[in-house]
Amino acid sequence: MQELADNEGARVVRIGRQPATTHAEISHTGLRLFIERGFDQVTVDDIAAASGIGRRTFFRYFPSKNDLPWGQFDDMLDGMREHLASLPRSLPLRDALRIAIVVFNHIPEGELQYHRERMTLLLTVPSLVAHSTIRYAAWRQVIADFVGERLGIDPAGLTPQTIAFVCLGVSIAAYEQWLAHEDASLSDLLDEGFLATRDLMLLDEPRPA
Amino acid sequence: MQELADNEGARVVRIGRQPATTHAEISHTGLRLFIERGFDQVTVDDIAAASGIGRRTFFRYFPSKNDLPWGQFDDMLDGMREHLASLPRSLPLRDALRIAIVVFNHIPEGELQYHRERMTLLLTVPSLVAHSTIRYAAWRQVIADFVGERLGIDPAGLTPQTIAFVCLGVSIAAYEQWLAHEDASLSDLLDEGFLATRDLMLLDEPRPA
DNA sequence: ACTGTATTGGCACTCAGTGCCGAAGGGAAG
DNA sequence: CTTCCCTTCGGCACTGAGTGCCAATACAGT
Repeated sequence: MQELADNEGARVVRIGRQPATTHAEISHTGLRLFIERGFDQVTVDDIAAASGIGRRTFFRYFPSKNDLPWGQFDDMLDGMREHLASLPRSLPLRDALRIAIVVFNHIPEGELQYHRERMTLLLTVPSLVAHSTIRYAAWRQVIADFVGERLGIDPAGLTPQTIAFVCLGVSIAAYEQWLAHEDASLSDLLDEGFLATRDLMLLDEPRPA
Repeated sequence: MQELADNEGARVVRIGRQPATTHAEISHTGLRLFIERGFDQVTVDDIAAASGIGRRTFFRYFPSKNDLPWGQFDDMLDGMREHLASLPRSLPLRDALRIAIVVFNHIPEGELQYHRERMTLLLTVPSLVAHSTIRYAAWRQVIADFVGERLGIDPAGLTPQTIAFVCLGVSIAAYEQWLAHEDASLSDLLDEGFLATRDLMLLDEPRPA
């Protein structure tokens, strides 16, 4: 459903009534309202009305109000999966992961402000923080699958799952710092997070970065 | 509120009407229903009825249906905070964290089955998985505060927050394996998780444990 | 125009969670 | 024992998310 409705170019036949809107349109309208008034002060009715659709239709595009800010996340996962697979096997696992995560989280200059507001919602609003866990699970699976493949072991085992959780933790911590400090570079924060983890495991006392 | 109602011994004066029940009682009743019928098949009305209280009263004891399975979690956090503080400063940070986490997650023999069922709910039911994030945040704060204190830096900074996320990730991954494999030891899984993280950061290819 | 197909959106329903307020208990002072 | 005060209880009504159902709408092809 999602893939079809968002697939605007290269549409083949399309019989039946045309969709009245798109995921992107609703998402954009909703995000604007969330930022203006705050997540809890906006009802699904508000979003539907502002998008010119019925409340019932909203729930055909998004399974819940919480899913709205995530937008096209699943597509990006495929990108990361491919990027990981394309990295040379000679690259140590930790570097492959680090590089893929940095690339995956690179934001084009133009979308910076928008992305910042979106991530502020996702990492600030309790309801969204909680709901995000489900999206993170899919993200972790990409990492775990890659680790499993590289080490020739079951991706559901302790090592791949643990490494996936560690990578996720480093990423979220970096994002939180990025939001807290206007001037910081997300890529640098991610690198520093990996270093802090390495130091913790290596040195008696990690450098206080 | 919670601290008072659960404080059953050493009650001093207690004027006014006696509470009709306790957190523990409702929690136990609810958990039983969840395990029998499944989380989503049990309504708050069901729990209230089974506990012999009104629906409105349920929400005075627990802020939400999701909070029921967590029970006395906050108290355990204080225990971990104290335990961390009691560890000798000569102990490397990673070992202090590892030991505290292992101790914190040690389950008395008798409660093993009950704890297993509780954790299965918490790590399986989507609604609970999501909600747990909020509890985890408090858990992470304990770790971050300790790291900040040990390194003499702001606990809100990148290093303490990252390390806290990493510790949480290792813990959850270990728990998931523990639930998946009846025979596994949670303590061993936690230790192995720390080792896997260390190997990732140290070796070119982690041992596939 | 007619037919088949896909989207839409109204309606009614369940359930979580909240504010309000009177009723139910229980301790202490008279 | 009665009165006062305090606290918990629980009914009622309300908001808002999410779902099942189904008729109405719009478009493509014959």
